[in-house]
Amino acid sequence: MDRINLSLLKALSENARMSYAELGKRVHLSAPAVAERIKKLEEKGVITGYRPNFNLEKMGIPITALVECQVYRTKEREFKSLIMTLDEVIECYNVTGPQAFVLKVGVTSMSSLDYLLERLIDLSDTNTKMIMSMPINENMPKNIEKVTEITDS
Amino acid sequence: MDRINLSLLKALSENARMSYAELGKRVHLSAPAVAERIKKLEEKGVITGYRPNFNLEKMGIPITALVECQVYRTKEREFKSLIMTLDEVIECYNVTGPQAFVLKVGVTSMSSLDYLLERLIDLSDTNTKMIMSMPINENMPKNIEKVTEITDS
DNA sequence: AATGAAATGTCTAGAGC
DNA sequence: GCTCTAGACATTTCATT
Repeated sequence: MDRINLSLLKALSENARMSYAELGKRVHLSAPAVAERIKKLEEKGVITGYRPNFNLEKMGIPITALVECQVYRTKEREFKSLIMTLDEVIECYNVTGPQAFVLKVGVTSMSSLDYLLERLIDLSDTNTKMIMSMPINENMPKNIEKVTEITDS
Repeated sequence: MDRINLSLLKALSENARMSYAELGKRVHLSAPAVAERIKKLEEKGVITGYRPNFNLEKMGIPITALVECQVYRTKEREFKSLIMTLDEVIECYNVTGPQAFVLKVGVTSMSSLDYLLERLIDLSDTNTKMIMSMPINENMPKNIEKVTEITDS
């Protein structure tokens, strides 16, 4: 990782649909040079994809929540299978500690949240925190250039 | 929101750098028609941006964690200011319940996590869960077409 | 709100350094 | 690894429906 690639990653973070030509202007490189660098970052698996960010409220999903699940000892496998099938689960983290799974879920109403939790509760104890806002939403630590190995470009 | 816009959002979710021409093929519309629809989705705030997904491990951030923070009664303001300045905080959720903030943090080592937690602990009690994997990582509920209002296209 | 056509801008592959 | 070039492709604008 050199300084130019880091600049490219930061520029893409601002707008992942930016053209190679525009990216090139930012890093003082030609479009083909940028295209090649980005292709390599994709091949190395540093960049794993590109996504739009949505406003879920405006898509009819007014309620999002974090659900911590303390899965019953013998039910781990079953729990994993279940959550893979649940439409409302947007993200799932497998974490250390007794609440081994943290789900981010999106629902249309409190009653559909209630119904979702009922399906989980056969296999786990749940603890639900309603999301009120997301004051920070980045995709990498802000000090990345200080902590990652920078080679000469 | 009509069926075509929903298809566009799903196609962009798979690859937000897809060209309007390619998107047009998927929904049987011309490139200018697609460009205009997407521009309107952006203007309405349904799409709020486009981002690359990174593999943080490959960027020198091998450790990510969720940190729940129970902020001391009188320290909310100060806590909020603090976290805005912390480089390691990638996401912050403001949620209901005593642990009013959930942070997603990325660090290079356990000692830097320890140092981060020390800075938080003056203003809150923390509970840290190390992230081991992320088996689900979507950007909208999978049943969106069943729960959002679909108008005729 | 969509189309087709024209002009402009961007990408990609290849040659050369 | 970079630049440049040229042909292919994509985007944007606009007249039309």
